[in-house]
Amino acid sequence: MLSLDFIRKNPDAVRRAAQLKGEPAPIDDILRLDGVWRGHLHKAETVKAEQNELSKEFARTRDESLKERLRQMADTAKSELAVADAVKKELDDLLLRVPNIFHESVPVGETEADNVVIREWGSKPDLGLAARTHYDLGEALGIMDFERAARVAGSRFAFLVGDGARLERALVQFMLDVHTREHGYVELWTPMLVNSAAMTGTANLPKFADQLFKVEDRDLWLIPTAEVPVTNLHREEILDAERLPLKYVSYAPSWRTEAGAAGKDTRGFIRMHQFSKVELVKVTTAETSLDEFEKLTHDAEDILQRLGLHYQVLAMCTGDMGFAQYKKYDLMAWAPGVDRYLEVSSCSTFNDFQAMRANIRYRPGRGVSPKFAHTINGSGLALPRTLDAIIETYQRADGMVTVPDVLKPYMGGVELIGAR
RNA sequence: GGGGAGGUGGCUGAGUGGCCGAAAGCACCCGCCUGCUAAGCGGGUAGGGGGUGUAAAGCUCCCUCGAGGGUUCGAAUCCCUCCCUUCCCGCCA
Repeated sequence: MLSLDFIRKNPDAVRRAAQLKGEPAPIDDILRLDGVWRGHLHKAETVKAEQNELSKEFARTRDESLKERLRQMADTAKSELAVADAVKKELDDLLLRVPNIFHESVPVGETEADNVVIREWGSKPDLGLAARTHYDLGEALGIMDFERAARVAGSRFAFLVGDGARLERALVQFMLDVHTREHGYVELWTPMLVNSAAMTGTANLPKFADQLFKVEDRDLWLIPTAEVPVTNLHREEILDAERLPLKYVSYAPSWRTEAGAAGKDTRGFIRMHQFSKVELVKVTTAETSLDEFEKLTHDAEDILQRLGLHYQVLAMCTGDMGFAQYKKYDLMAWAPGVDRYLEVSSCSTFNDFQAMRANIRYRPGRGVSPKFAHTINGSGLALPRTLDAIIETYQRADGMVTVPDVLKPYMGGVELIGAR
């Protein structure tokens, strides 16, 4: 969230940012309630201060004639505070609905058409054949099963079978190994159900409840990404500045309702209610966050390069970057079968927006007040679409799929999927 | 699921109605002292919010001893509910 203080001092900047993001922002209501809140709070505190003074006198003198006034003061302070608290609660609810501002380098635009390709690696491969889709190949090879998954769980679910399941597991292992051994991330295994406070910390709540699966009769939600438990790992903490940046990597299944995505990507292993993802998260300082964000993006790109997949890096424009993000890049891997780029990673930096919600702070130095940390995250990578890009890129004329070299050590001797 | 114990500052831990936002110790910071190190001596060190201040500093007030409510002029301390930790029993992958 943005601090009340920041909104007081920069209402127009916040309004402008919200408008360019295409998000509503109740700034006028916030400023009005802020005045009301402070009025009642001031009154309550003034009376309370008088009451505290007089109460001390009572303790000394035991003068019973003071009691009636003390009682009245207590009543007044209590009722004023109750009003102030109620207004503050309303105010806090509104604050949670104000979108983040964005960095000056973010391109201004309205839709995904306004996103900017900032770099590209490799080029579209010449397969020398009519490229087939991953779902066509996957079903023919018996490594993907959508029909039975639909019977078991419904649409947007899949079974991976045999070498398909193995390939997915190999990818997870490979990514975790690279990030932990070479990029310096600490691996985490996390809760995959989290409470509302955690969801609010990462800004999945209150705005995006309809995109989450909720456990009945409990304050628990299925995580839409490991970002949620990992970012919240240090909630309510004051971290040592010397320990920053903290770098975490976590593999977790991720669940999303995909509300509002009706009709989009209904074919294939692309937009699923449940999918695997290896997530990178950093917690750092204001001074280093932009730099760490760039590095994290490169860490994710490194996976694509090692897999030999052609990709583009998109700088998301204001209208397409989302409510909480301060700056965002999407990694788009080329999938020749479906003949388009698939989003395999989304890397974002949040400024102190999430840290303020989750109350993650650090102490810049001895005797210095704590400051809110900056949080960063990115997929490194999301599995299904990476798997798709691999299958479609490494397909052969005979319908079999070559295992990329870097995955071979993880495939138990399988170098060609489909060879029996 | 049943029963016991417990949640206090960066950490350990005292405090059972006002003298307590909180003893003592540890850790850390500043200074003194010792030829170095260790020891010793003195001082300092929780968070949030309101007001004032251009801002920082400062000054001032309010709140916070797991969370929320209650009793009281006054609550870390008494009462209720919830959450969490831990131990014993039961069940169990």
